[in-house]
Amino acid sequence: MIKIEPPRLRAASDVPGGRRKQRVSMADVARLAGVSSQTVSRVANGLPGVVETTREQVLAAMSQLGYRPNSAARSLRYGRFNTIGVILFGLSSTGNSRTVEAIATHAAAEGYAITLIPVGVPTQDNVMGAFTRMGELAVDGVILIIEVHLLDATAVALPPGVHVVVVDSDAGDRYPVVDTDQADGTRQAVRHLLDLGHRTVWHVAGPAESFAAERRAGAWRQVLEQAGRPVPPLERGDWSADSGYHAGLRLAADPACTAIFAANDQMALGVLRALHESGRRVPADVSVAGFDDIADAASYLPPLTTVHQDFAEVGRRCVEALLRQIHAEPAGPGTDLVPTRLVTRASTAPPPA
Amino acid sequence: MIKIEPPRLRAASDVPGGRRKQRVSMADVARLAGVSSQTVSRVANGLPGVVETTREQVLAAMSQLGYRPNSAARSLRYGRFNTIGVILFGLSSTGNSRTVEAIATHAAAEGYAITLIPVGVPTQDNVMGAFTRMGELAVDGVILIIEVHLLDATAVALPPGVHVVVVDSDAGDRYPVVDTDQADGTRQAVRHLLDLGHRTVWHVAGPAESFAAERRAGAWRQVLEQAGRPVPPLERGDWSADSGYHAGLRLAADPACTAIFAANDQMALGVLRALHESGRRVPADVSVAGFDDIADAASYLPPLTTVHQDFAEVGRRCVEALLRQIHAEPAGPGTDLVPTRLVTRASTAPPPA
DNA sequence: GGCAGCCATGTTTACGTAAACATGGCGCTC
DNA sequence: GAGCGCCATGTTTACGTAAACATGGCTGCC
Repeated sequence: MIKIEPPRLRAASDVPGGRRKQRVSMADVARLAGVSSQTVSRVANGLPGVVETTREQVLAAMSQLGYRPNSAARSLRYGRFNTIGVILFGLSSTGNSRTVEAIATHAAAEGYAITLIPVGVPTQDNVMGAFTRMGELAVDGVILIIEVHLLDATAVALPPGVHVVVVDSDAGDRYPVVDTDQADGTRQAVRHLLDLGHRTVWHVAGPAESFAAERRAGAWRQVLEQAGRPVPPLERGDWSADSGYHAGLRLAADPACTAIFAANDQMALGVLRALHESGRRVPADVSVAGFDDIADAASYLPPLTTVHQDFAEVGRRCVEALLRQIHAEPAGPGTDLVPTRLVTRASTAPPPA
Repeated sequence: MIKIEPPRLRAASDVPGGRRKQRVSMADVARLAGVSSQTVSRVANGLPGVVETTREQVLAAMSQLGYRPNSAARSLRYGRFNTIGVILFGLSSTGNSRTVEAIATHAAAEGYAITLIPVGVPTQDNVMGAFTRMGELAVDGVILIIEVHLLDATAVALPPGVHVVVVDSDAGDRYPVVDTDQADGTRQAVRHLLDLGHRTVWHVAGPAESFAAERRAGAWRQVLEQAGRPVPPLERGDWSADSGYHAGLRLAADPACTAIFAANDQMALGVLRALHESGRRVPADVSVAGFDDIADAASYLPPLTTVHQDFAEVGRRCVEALLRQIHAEPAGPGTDLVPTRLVTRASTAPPPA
């Protein structure tokens, strides 16, 4: 049973310091400064029409009382909250956490706080529930970091009228999307391996449910086909190093396999381990490339050639796109692609003679 | 210049679908259901005193209009928000992001949303600014994931009257603290190495500003001293694999060094690389242990012996401790330690004969 | 049968802010 | 010098919710 607070006492006639400090409102400041609360409001919001001496009195009263504006009241008044909601599947992946960090940083710089709702199991119901909660919280907009095609199972779309930006998804035809240029990054990596002289490139893909994984796999296939190379059977992992390890063990057993493109760095780490344990040297016998360029990749054995992804920029553009929607014209759907760049390290080399 | 919205039109007499949907309030629902808004409130909050037929009418009206409670108004009324603020230095470290994820998950389960404010540079000013912002947002409590001793430079403490829980800090004498049992985890790792027969253990510490790093280094030193072993000079990194690599290069040059305890897994990764490049085998020549047990550690070359840290549990306890404060008696200071456990893998072995 | 009491429901009010409107005094203009 | 207008400031109101209080009809008891 939750204890109900006793009725609030009017002023701070309470035992000071003993009980909870009474919240200071504009009216309290106004009383102390001898002005109306409206004048306090004007001072608080930097509006004109307050003479300098009055303003100083008000400011003095504010700091004396420790006044803080109450955003609940302000939000009720304005109908908005200066808050951006972020709905995401999980923070465990490096990419997500760095994107969220960038979102939070840029949002803060624009005066917005961010509210996070993680969705453990990304079902339609759970995502809609998160949206409902966001609606209750009166966020000004929502950034969705979830594979939106998970939502396609039913006819229900995202709530209309809510400003939304989607990350890492193919929903570009329905919502504004910000995403890393998965296809171009993949092309750079695969072409790099072909240019080194490899006949073809094997691929350890991410899970089929992931659009990023599918786009990387699709681009990999396309590059090979356009170059007239054979397309080896796909290996699939779940983004984890361990899944990369098992895929790597299978690939290591195939002597024809001299170049592997893993869909992320962690799976590449597992591939490196599998190759090592199978006695195949990297890059002398087999070349390995990854995707993401996480900080650790430069310290793998050997340091990993990988596609650098600019998570911070993705986050920044999300916030910008959302604020543009909030402040002005409703942005239409479309995809904003953040470029990638190949970072060449020691894990790739020409194939063995 | 921000465009000011034209005055709101009363009902949805607006072009439907064209303009922004008018927010549905209790009054709208009440009107449709033919009851008072107070009755709607009672239904919305599951309070007794509403007859079944009336309740059904209200529920029907709610779903017909798509009513959502407005948390701004509710917060204004209640004086609280059902929101927990999290102030943190960065999400980039594995530990932080997983802790935040656990916090968000458990908070959500308790009906709380979380609001995130990252503090890029953890100065006193910035942290106080974040607290001010949290105050404005009327969060019910704050979880601080920042080395609190950074705040000790000045006399200013955290704002009084705000419920707060601190993670990963030595502020246990002033605030409730939840933390991994750094000392015990370190003891397990160092003793494991000594038990294997190593004469002593070298240490690659984290940055001196970090209390976690200091506590791990302190425990390392203590175990060695209690065992009567020599205490080798400390190597310091900044948590990154790259810094571990450079420390590792220095240690690899010392033939006496047969066992290394790195303060986190990523620095251990760098150490592994340095040893490899220096031609020293792991674990045949040198044993390496880490701290954190991040997912990748099992795929390092060789798989890393490390101290498992339960970030999810830390997050859970933070939320619990904070909610306890919010709902009931103000919890005093004190430290809640989450146990750790050593995970033995292939990177540790007896010293060379 | 009359009245007390209870239950379902309605009415009033307060939460803190800020827009819209009101007021009053002073200076400037003709 | 009288009136107009502007500027600083005050007053009213609305935002959506829910506690507190009010009402009115019905039941049950003596």
